[in-house]
Amino acid sequence: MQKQPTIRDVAQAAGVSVAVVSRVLNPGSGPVAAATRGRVNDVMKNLGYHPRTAARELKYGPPTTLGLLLADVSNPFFARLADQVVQEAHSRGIQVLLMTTQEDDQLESERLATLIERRVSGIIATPTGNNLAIWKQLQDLGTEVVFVDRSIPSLPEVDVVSIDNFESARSATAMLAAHGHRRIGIISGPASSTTGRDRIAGYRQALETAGLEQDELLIRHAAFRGPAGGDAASALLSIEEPPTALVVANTAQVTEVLRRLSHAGIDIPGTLSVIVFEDSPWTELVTPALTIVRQPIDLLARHSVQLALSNTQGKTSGKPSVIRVAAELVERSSVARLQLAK
Amino acid sequence: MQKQPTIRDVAQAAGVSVAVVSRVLNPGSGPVAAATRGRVNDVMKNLGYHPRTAARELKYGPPTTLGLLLADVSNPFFARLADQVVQEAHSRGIQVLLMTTQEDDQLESERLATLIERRVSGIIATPTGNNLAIWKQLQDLGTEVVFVDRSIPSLPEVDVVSIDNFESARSATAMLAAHGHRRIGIISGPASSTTGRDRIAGYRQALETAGLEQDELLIRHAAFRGPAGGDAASALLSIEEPPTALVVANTAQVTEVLRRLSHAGIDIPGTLSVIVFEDSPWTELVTPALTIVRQPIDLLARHSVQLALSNTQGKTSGKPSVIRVAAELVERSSVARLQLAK
DNA sequence: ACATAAAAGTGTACCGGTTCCACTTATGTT
DNA sequence: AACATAAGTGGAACCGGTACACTTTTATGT
Repeated sequence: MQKQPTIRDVAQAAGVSVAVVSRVLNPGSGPVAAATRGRVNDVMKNLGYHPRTAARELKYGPPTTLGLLLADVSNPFFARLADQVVQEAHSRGIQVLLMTTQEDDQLESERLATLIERRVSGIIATPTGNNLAIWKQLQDLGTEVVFVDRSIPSLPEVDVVSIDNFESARSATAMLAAHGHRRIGIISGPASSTTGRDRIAGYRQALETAGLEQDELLIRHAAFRGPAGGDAASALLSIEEPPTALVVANTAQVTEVLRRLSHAGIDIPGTLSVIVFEDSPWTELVTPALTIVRQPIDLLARHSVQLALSNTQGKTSGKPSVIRVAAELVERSSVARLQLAK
Repeated sequence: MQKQPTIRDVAQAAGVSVAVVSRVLNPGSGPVAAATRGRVNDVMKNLGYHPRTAARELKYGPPTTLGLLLADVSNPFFARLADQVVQEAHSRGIQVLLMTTQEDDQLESERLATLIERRVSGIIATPTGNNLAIWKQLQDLGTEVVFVDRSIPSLPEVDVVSIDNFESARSATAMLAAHGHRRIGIISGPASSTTGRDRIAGYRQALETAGLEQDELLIRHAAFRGPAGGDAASALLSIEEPPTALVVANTAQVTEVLRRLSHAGIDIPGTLSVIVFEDSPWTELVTPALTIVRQPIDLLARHSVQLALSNTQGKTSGKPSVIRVAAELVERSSVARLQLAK
């Protein structure tokens, strides 16, 4: 373990001043003779010198780090989002600090505290919905905050990137109705989440347009974590007049719900048609192949990173950006066409 | 966007010197009167002061950041590894910088360069297999390097955490043999990877013990990315005497292989028995439920983080640690018991 | 040959914390 | 009452880069 060489070591070894070395390090910051530049570069290589980011950041906290705050990364949706965000950030020379909250307010606030101390230039997050004061503070501090997939209504001045939840749920439900289903159930995220609420709203709209009765028993909210999804599925199946079709609109709970249905021996789509909000390769592998609402994760990532970095460019425009990307309905085999008993 | 208060602002507002504020910030670094401490804390809260990590790190680069360098995070195996690593690190107050290489040497070297500049205290990585010089340099610099899931034989002095690939492949193959299969195929990682080679070796060992003929046609290597897995599956099925059982030992390619089998209309386990190295919830949802080799990802994560942080404790012991954790065989329904035509 | 401008290079303050050392005041001992 | 000791606090150097203001060297024009 060697002692790390500093810029002064390099300067001395190359017989120049530290200012010159700094210029070599930051092309364009001042003139350096070609010969000198070569000599300095050689010395740096020989000494194994690497400028220290911490020292650099001290002068002007440069936008070289981005915080990515997700519920958890074992969820394939978030995993793929993380992957895309990291790639997108790297392509711009930005590093990503990954943190997870487990949907826990307390953990979220701790993570945010460390992000503040690190003076990250931007944060891309799926907020739990609390910690309002901290989010506000972050914005006051000049940190660019972008909520992805969800938002917090009481924080209207934060940028948001998500799919069009209302429209996605509406079209999924409308498709089921068009296939002759009259009792359509939905399992969505918690009522406290905008995602959950918007999807329910889209669902209602579709029912209304189709002239179908709305039954509150068919609407279930499930927490993002834990066994809630499975319980909701069981509950839906045990009501007096069970649904013939189900929209699983809580991405985090998709596998949980399907496992419960499978264990209950429900025939899909014979007994129950299913459409899920999820886009992983495996949805095509199960039998029957699942009809899905595909989230364009790459677009979510691209827009999020762009917004999170936008303050650098000087987006002084005040107005928060709200970007909604369209989700795509991919029909496969888990939805049955019913005979209309009219 | 306020101007960020510094420690000097706090000191002035509280009517004390910066040294005192620093002591309040770092309990145990020196005596502070209770009254003063309270006053300083109040001022910090009022001013919204947060100490800046970059400045702190400048003095002694403290082990507060860890680099996690993976191929990609969209792969569920890596995603869950990332999730566990992040949780494990957070529980120790460490942050994780996530980077991906896409299995690309060039990208890997760039990522490593930035990790060097950041002076991270440790790196947990799935190495591509190249960039030997950089890995060496990192170790010389005192960075704790831990390879997870794979290793590089020509870098024997690096810590490694992985499952016991040899034993896992051996027991999986042995199980198939015990079920009466005589033509057993295997799709493993590239021959250049230790993972791939070890699994093949375990497979061979099992065949030998079972007294089965080894046919090179039944052994396929597939790159971690791209369509290689699917092609390998197709190739296996089109040989003269195709296998009746298949070990899919390339975690990254599992879905690719299964998709190809499914599209080819192969009956599992009727025509082909399948056992896969994978442990995601969905393996239970497909029909038939897959028999799997489960990787204890939480253990991999825990050990990796521990090793990556061990240099702090002063593990001057020289010898690199090699930790192999056992994988678990979970029998479900994708393996058929054959009549022995003896 | 000389004025003059451009290029190359240097010295040093600064970023925001941490920490060593010196100093003052309170407490305890005999 | 005299003095040793400890608690509380302040001053300033330092970490490793960056950049401004300034000096020295080299190139250009007539």
